[in-house]
Amino acid sequence: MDYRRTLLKDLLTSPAGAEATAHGWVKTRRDSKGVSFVQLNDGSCFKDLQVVIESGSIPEDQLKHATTGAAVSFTGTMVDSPGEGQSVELKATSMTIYGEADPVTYPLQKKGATMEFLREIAHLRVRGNTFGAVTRVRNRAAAAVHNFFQNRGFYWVHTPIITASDCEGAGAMFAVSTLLHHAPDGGFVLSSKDPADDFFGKPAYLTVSGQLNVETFAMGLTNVYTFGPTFRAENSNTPRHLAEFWMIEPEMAFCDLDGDMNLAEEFVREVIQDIMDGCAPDLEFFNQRVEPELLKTLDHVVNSGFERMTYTEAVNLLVNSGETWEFPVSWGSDLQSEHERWLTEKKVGRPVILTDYPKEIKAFYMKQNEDGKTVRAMDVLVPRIGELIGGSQREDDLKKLEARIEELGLDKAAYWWYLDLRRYGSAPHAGFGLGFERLIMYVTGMKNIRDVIPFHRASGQAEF
RNA sequence: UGCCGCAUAGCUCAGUCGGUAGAGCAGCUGACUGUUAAUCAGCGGGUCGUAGGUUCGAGUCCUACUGCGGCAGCCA
Repeated sequence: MDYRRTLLKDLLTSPAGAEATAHGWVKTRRDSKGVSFVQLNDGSCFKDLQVVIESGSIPEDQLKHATTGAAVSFTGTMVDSPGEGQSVELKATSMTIYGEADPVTYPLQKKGATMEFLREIAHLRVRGNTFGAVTRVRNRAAAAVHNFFQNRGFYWVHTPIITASDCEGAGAMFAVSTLLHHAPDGGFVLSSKDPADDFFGKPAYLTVSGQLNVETFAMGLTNVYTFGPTFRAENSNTPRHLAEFWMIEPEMAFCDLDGDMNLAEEFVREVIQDIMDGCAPDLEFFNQRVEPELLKTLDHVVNSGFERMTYTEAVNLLVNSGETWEFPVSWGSDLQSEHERWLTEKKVGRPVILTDYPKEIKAFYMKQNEDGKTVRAMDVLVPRIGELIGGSQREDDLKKLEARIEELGLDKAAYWWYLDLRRYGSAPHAGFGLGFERLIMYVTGMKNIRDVIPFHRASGQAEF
């Protein structure tokens, strides 16, 4: 056996008459008097290979072990299929059973299961249609992300996963420590209360964003991006938050907010187009079984420009919308989910980029506008998901950045290296952050973020 | 973390007014010369999430807990 052996996706396009051996897991078997059919899948494509076994060609006491979930291979000849649903099929003359799957206890069945149930058997759900398709789309998307940036001269920067600066300010963090030990009674023991005794000599955490680190690389390599795991210790309990997720953060020197928005728009359109080109059967499945509007929406996104408006314009639209809001809208308040969704789903009907938010509701590092009230921030809002991207032009003026840090009562000393970027060779720069799983949700139509990552990590959930 | 909802067979669910449990699918056995989530017949399968309480009697009503989901907040 060798990894180079033929995958099912290649067999499905091979000509009739070819000798072939097909390895995979049995989806289902249908028996009738003189012939049996086995649906075989190896994850290499959405479609199953139909294996035909004429009675007598394989001993019955062998074939009976080819039950749903079993790992098997069939050898025989590829033939034109007289049935509908496939152009070729494998007429088998011998089979090998690698691993049986007891049909009484094997939890997957050929009929539908809920996403909640499949989540409980995350180690087996990869064999099902939905999760196989999610995985292929996720893989294609990751490759498309790298291609997009590589084709534009961006360098992939591996920013640290452990950070000892708690100044990232993007949310609650997981502490990283060697001071914590398990006691025999099952509890925890702290071998020292002094952070100076800890591994790094000071408190350390899992990163909540690589942005501050990657900004340093932009101020020298010009166009850079991160693509890696990110952690938030928020006790969020929603279908769109994870404790561990993958984030993409481009950062560009000599670039302003307009350039940032252009990149975001190109990015979303090109990555989606790439997935549509490479995963058509998977998307067709999602469109049929998961989200009926999916293909229509993706087509629309790829072929139409994103609407752009300022926060102030958006607030005016919301105030004069005639809708009754659970949370009232007024200039200065953060937009709620209901407001964002109305804008992108009802008012505009496609992705919207909102810009120039009040400085009070955005991060300290964002470029301050002349009006003294707003900053050069942008959020990309898309139907079904809400906020997909958050970005900004960064404040490159040392004095203004220092003033903002002091105004917010932050510890200026902790930002010494970040402020150095403005002290030496400062340049206009901008970037954004995009949650990879949210992109996958958007492209697949999947409703829960826990179903677009192999093994989800959320509060109270770290099985597998 | 707050509010709301749900928890009954392997899965998806029904269970009326409180009177000791039902269906479809899956599984098993058999039938059928080509099926496509095959079809047809038969069979087996339950500590009704856990712990209390009310009641002659609780799957059903009440309380707490656990788990899951939805919405909201935090955000990506």
